[in-house]
Amino acid sequence: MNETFHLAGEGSTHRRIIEAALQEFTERGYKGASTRAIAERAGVNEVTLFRHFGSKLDLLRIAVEYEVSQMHVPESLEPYLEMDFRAGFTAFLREFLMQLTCQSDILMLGFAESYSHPQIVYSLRQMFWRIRISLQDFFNEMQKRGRMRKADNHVLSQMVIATLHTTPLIKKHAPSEWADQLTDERLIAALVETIASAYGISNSTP
Amino acid sequence: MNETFHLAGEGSTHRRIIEAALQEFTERGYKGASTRAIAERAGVNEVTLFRHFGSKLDLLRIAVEYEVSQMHVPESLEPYLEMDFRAGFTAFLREFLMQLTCQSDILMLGFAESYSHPQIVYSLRQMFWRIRISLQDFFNEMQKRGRMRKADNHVLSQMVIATLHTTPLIKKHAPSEWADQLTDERLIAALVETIASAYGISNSTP
DNA sequence: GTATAATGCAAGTACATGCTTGCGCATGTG
DNA sequence: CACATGCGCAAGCATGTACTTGCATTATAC
Repeated sequence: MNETFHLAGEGSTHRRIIEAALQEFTERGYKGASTRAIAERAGVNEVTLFRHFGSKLDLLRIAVEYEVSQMHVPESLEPYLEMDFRAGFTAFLREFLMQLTCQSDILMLGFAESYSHPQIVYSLRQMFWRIRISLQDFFNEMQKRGRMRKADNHVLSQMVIATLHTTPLIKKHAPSEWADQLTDERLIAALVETIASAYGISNSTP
Repeated sequence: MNETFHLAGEGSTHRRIIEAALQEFTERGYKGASTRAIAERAGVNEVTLFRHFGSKLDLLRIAVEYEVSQMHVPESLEPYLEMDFRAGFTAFLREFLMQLTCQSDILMLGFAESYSHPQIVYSLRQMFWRIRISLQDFFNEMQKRGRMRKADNHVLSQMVIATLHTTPLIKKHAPSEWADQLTDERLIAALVETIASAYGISNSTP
């Protein structure tokens, strides 16, 4: 009784459950989240949850897939490569990588449940991977075009991603006077400044 | 079955349980880890676990405290500040920050359980914080001494820590041909290279 | 030798929770 | 109208698991 619920009219319940589930799962972990709590949070009866998704595990799967589907990755790097290194990098960060700061919760869940639910992690890994590869490609291309010095692109891209992914988690536990200072723009600025200073080649022709 | 039993009175059992608990907790989360599994992993009877620690929650508390106590932070930055920027930074990374790569599992647990067990997270946060502040101080001091250009030290230190903390987690999910390339030394090298290139001031007197 | 402390073992209690069943109530559509 | 669909409600089943109790066993201390 899975696929029979796609009446255009009542996607509302379906979606509300998924979103409630994502919140509960990310807050309490898979085991910690009870179907009762999810249903209550979604404002539906517990039975409705099972009628829609069959089991708690399937709910997790579908919720994760839903979240992953929300993400978009660059189809072409060309627009960013045509710019100056600083500008291109900044645009790229803003456009794609900042998603990591929004979805850090579910990526976190993926890490936490990696042992118990390897299948779930696979989807999240894909998301993580593709965006990482894009970044690495961006560096590779910039180097080919002479706008960036040679670097350890593998680790470099990981640095950037790790920073964007971890910062929101840290902010949660930080005293608020610190957390408030850590705006997205400041993050981006620092990343761009660091990497551009280290490896950027200014194209101001001498 | 006569070798390890009469070692040091009772410390052996106590420690074995703590270590088993840390493994189970980090692998499955607090809820996911059962006292039975912990006891079995430690090679003791489940009752023994309760006789030692009273409750599962207290076991978690004590285990986390134990892990935190294992960490050491720099008392003085002086030795590192006397060196060249690259050398000092490298030494600092090796000496203190690499601990994050070993303890990423439990830090991870802290993030994952942050909602359910805020008291636990507090200990871990302390650990995270103190080492972060040290790094930031290191940057501050290096700048005072004219070996480093001005930078957003707050974000910069966070970048470094995030990278060291996230990389081992990523390695777990990476295809092995990637994971194997990501050695600790390569990580350190890339971090030093990046930050030194960006902000380091070579003291080779012109 | 005997007391004491640490552990194993078997059994059981209480409770949370995933999941099911059976019912009735709306709403809209042919 | 008749019928289907989506949902709420009440109750319950089955299972895992934190935690307890009582007793037997071993090892070390004195």
